[in-house]
Amino acid sequence: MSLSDRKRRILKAIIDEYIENAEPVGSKIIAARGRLDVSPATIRNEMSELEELGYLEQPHISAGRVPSTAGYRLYVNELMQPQQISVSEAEAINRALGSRMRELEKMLREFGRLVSQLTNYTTYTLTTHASSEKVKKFDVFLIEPRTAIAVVVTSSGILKNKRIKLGYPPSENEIFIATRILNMYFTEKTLDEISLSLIKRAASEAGELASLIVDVAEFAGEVLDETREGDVYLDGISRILNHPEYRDPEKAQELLSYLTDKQGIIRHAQEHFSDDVLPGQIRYSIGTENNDLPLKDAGIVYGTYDLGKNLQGVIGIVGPRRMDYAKVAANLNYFITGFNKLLKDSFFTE
Amino acid sequence: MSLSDRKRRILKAIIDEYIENAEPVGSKIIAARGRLDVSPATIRNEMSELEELGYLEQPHISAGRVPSTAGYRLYVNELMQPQQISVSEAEAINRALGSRMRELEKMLREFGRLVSQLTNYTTYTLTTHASSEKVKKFDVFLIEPRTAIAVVVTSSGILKNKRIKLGYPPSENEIFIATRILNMYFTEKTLDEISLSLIKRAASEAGELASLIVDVAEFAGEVLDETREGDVYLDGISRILNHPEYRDPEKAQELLSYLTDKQGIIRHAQEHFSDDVLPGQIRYSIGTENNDLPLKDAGIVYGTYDLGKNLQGVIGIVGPRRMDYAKVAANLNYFITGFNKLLKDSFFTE
DNA sequence: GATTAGCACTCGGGGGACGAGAGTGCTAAA
DNA sequence: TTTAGCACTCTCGTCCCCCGAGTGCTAATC
Repeated sequence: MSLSDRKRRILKAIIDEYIENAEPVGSKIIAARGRLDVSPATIRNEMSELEELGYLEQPHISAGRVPSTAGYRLYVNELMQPQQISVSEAEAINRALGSRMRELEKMLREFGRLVSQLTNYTTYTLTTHASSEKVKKFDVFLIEPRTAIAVVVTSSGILKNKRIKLGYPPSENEIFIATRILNMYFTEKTLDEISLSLIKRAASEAGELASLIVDVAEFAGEVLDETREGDVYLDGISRILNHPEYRDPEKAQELLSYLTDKQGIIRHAQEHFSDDVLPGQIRYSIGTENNDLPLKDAGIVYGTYDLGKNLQGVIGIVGPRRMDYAKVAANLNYFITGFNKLLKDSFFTE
Repeated sequence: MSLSDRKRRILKAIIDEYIENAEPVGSKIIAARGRLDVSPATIRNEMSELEELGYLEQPHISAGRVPSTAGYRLYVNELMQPQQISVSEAEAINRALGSRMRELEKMLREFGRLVSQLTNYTTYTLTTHASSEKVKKFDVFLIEPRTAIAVVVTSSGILKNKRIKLGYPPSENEIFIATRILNMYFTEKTLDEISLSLIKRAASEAGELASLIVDVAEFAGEVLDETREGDVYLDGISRILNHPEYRDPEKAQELLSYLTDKQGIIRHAQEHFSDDVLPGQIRYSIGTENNDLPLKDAGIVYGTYDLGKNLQGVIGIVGPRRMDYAKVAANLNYFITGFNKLLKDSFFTE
């Protein structure tokens, strides 16, 4: 059964009001500001029905009403009016998108900070992936007689390096051969395919540099493993304490430690992802829709960006359940659209 | 003028008691638990003198006393009994030190987390530097026809890389030459010495790959600049909210945003560093001894580690002014000693 | 002279009591 | 169907009061 137009307008007015003031909303206020030309009594009746339908909640009997998770859900799906971002916000985002950063990690950090500033909420950015990530290329070179640098490039373009200590000073040619062995044995392999026996076989071809092969191959494994997990960057953590719903240190602490432990964010992303999320689309995950307890009074607005075929990332904005979804969505949408275009245009070749 | 032995014992008892219970300490408690065999009245007299001397403070007239910054200072310098870390703590630290991590960043993160867990306070780790940091070596190689990776190694052993887009697919030989040009022009130069005109001169030698030279040289500048600033990793942020002195969200928020903005930590390290800090030595910075306002009710225990001649780092533990200095110092000391040894033994060659 | 017992005094905090205010639900009238 | 009116409920802030912890001072004691 769908709601009457008047109920919808009342619900929207209540949520708008509550988002702004964080205080239970009474019938009088809606009558005065709701532009509905009905009396508070009528609104009261409607409100009581909206409560029965599960869209509103009453903290206690003599207080106003507060939106429920279902109420917010309806709000973000159908009621709220999409907001335009302001010129200055657009400029800030464009400036960030236009700057010459090219490495993914830096971009993500920078953008997380920017979005957090613009919206005044906490943000996270996360790179996730398909587990089919492989090593695309190895490179090894000497920086000191007994110290080599190994560089690993993954199929989705991630770059990691590691210093490797050597037992003796090898010649340039030996390094060249070792690099070739690495590339022969371990490129185009997933984490599961890099077995111990494969490492042993490769090492046996490398003569004196066997230990180098082992070290680098294990390092490659680590890199793939880390990539599988994904990196998480947080920004604006302290803003959590701005919201009245997190004045209670216990609650704030709970959310904070949930967010700072990257496992939680990764899990959340996975749970809300398995299905049909299109890159560039904005999504909401509100209150009890989140499975993890620390998020049950929080709201998350998130969207994805796409890094070629293997790597997908999430940018999320975390606030109280009563967050300004319209404003946040506008910012995130503008940003993600630009970001995805940027990635497509200039970051990846394929 | 130095304090009588009895005053010192009383002061120590008060601080021990306050550190444990976070409540103003009265004369009766000290008489009962202080093992001094004097009556509360005597203790009252001594306490009132200790207050006149500036070691104690009275929140209000009818409450007990609380240590002042000067009180804590005396405590850490002379009164507290150095603590031994427990066997299990030592084991945890040894295990972390023994693991095969070799890249600095990972070690720092891992150790920050460990120390935060062991002490239940917030930790930060910071790499700082002398501004004489230079590029020691460049390396460039292709991963795709039009994409090169540039690797920069600094004199203190930091390793960074960047993907560089090229206008056309160069030959191996061109890349080799470009690498040589980079190494000729820009190694052993400090940030200030890498001037625009130098970049131009180098680029003019590189023919078609001029843009590569410019990109990499600028990247080297960025790396040196970042190294000058230092990296900061935080752990256990949410633990701030455990301490009763940060129950007030305003105060917690103030400290939190101070810590999450790395500038604050960097400034603090610089201010408390200019002088004579020996690597491996534990230091304290208590309450109003900190210049920055958000730290005025906090305590910091920190120590340094040494990475060759150019790079020095700080590991710090942040808590309320009433923190368990003895315990924290024991942990940090054990860890830093081991860490410095590890760095000397195996991380750097020189 | 140092220590201590005794005592009056101070002050913060906890625990009602109370009233104001906001909001509701219901009833009856329009 | 809407609305005015009204009784009712509940929270919150305030005031008040008392209790208890702790102090400082004085006078007695070691």
